Amino acid sequence: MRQRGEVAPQVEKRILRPCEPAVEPACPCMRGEQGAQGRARDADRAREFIDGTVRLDAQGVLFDALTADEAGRAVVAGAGIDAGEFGHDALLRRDGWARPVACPRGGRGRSPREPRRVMSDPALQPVVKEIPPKAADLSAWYTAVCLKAELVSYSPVRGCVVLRPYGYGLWENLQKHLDKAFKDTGHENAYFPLLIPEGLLLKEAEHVEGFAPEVAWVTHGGQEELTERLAIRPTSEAIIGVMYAQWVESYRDLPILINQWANVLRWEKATRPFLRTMEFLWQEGHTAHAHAAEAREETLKMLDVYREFAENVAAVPVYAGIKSASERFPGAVETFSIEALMPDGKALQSATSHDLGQNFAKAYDIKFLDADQQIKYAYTTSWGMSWRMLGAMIMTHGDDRGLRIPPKMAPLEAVFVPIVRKGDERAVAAAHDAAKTLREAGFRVRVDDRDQQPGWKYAEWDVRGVPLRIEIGPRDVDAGTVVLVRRDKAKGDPEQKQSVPLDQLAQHVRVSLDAIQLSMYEEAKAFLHEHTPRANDRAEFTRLCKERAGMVDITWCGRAACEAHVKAETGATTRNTRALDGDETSCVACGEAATVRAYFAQSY
RNA sequence: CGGGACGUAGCUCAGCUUGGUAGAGCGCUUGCUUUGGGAGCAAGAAGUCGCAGGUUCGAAUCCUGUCGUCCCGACCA
Repeated sequence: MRQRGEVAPQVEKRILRPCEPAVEPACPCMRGEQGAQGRARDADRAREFIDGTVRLDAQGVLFDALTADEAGRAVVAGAGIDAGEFGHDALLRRDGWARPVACPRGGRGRSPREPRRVMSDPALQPVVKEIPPKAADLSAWYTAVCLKAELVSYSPVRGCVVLRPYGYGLWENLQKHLDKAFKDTGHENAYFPLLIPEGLLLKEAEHVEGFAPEVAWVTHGGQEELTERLAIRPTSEAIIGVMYAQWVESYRDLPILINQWANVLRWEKATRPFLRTMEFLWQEGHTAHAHAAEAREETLKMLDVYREFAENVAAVPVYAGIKSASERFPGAVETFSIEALMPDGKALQSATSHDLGQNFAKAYDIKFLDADQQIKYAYTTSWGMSWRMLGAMIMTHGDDRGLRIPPKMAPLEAVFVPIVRKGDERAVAAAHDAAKTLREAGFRVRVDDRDQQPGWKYAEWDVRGVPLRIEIGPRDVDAGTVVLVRRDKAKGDPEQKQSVPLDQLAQHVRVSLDAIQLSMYEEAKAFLHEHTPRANDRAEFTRLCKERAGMVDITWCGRAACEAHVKAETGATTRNTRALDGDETSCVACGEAATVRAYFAQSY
């Protein structure tokens, strides 16, 4: 068998160099760029006659020198080929088969492929090449920004991304803040195995059922098939529950307050950077308590830690509340969540906190002898936030120039861009000096002294969302100043640029970063509030849900059937619920008695 | 997992309908000139056309399969 592309020997020797066409085509549509109507396929052994010149290819397929490739033409046509070599001798009897082919009227011109996205509205032209405008296509914008800002790369593993150093920097800042909050509330870190024996996972029925479709299994160790399959953890309640059972004997052993920073794996069908990947990073807290009230208190405390982190660090405003029964964590008594609103009107669950009651303690046998000499099951909780929170932050704050990172999350708080002129590189040294001063004051900064145009660097750091840019050029060196440029403000905004004395740089940077953090949060909060309509009747409610108007706030009956009906009709589900705040008595969605207020939205 | 689209140089894509020597722009390398919002000139390097089969004298192009990505649904942190 010949290799691909290798030409049979008998043809090879006949290949001539490209030659000029012998004739002009009878019709433009005969040219390569035009489609002659339905020129028959090879299988049809098409034949054509053009301007008296008859050509055929090696299969005996006739073609003219103007439409097919020059070399190929030369092979067969020019040389008066002996078709016997190819077994098509019948076709070579020109007189017998050559006949004119009608030239189709307009031809069927091949139109250039449509651009992927048509953006005829000038307002929707990209500001940065390779990043589509955010408002035109949030999905495309999001993916482009994640890649262009070098947060992630796709990997050869389906559904798994590489978290690049800049993206990992975001994760480290999330870890830093959350970890401190966990420690401040009395928790310790530990690490549990990645693999969970099947039998263990099966112990909590609801839990198994909930995760079954997305569990990956290890079935072999080397060549040997395992007698018991091992699940790659989709979450760690099972393995941790078993260990807690070993550790707890007395009420004096409680509470256990442990957090784990880990990766987990869920066999997802559709994936997107941060929002949904098969393997993802998260933290999962697991606690065990002697009393139900204490477990509930813990659940709510951690929910508040998440809310506080989202709002004050990631600058993402959220609604905290109780999940409906259908959205509850498999096996939990009650699930609480914080929910953020994305620019397209879809909600993004950013963290969850579960009161597991005694369900898991019973499944994994976590029991203790209480002070009253009774053996009792413990009350457990679990709570988690994943790198999905980064996705929420990216979508909430980014703009057409790229990422905008809130200062507290930014791997780099400020970047120096020195401007050099021929024979004047003082700015570079000045920038390094100033950067050293800032670093010593605790700021995360870098000097971009790469060999690129200043404008190029501005655009680059805009895409990567560094909150503050510090320009320093010859004029500044002379004047003893620098120019601070805020990423959160638009070009031309009077607040965007500010010239400050070099010797007061640290104070000004501090003030600017704080202002940026606050301003970004306020902006996002305004968006959330503007997109939290209260619907008062069913028609309005349905319309708002369908339009993705935001977090549609209604009084709700709390019934699963009602929720399912709303979902089928509008695509929206409850995000979370809270206590009624007035005398409302009927559910806006179905008219039954209302029991709670609920936010409804389509969600990620 | 259903419906749709797409895999060609690092990136964005053209070429495919009608099989005939692998293309452009940007980026990259080197040199010079530049540098306060993605610089200019010159020279240069770079692709087993996702992968595997099949058809053919010959496949980026046609056929089958497969893997991956994106979009819309369903499901989920």
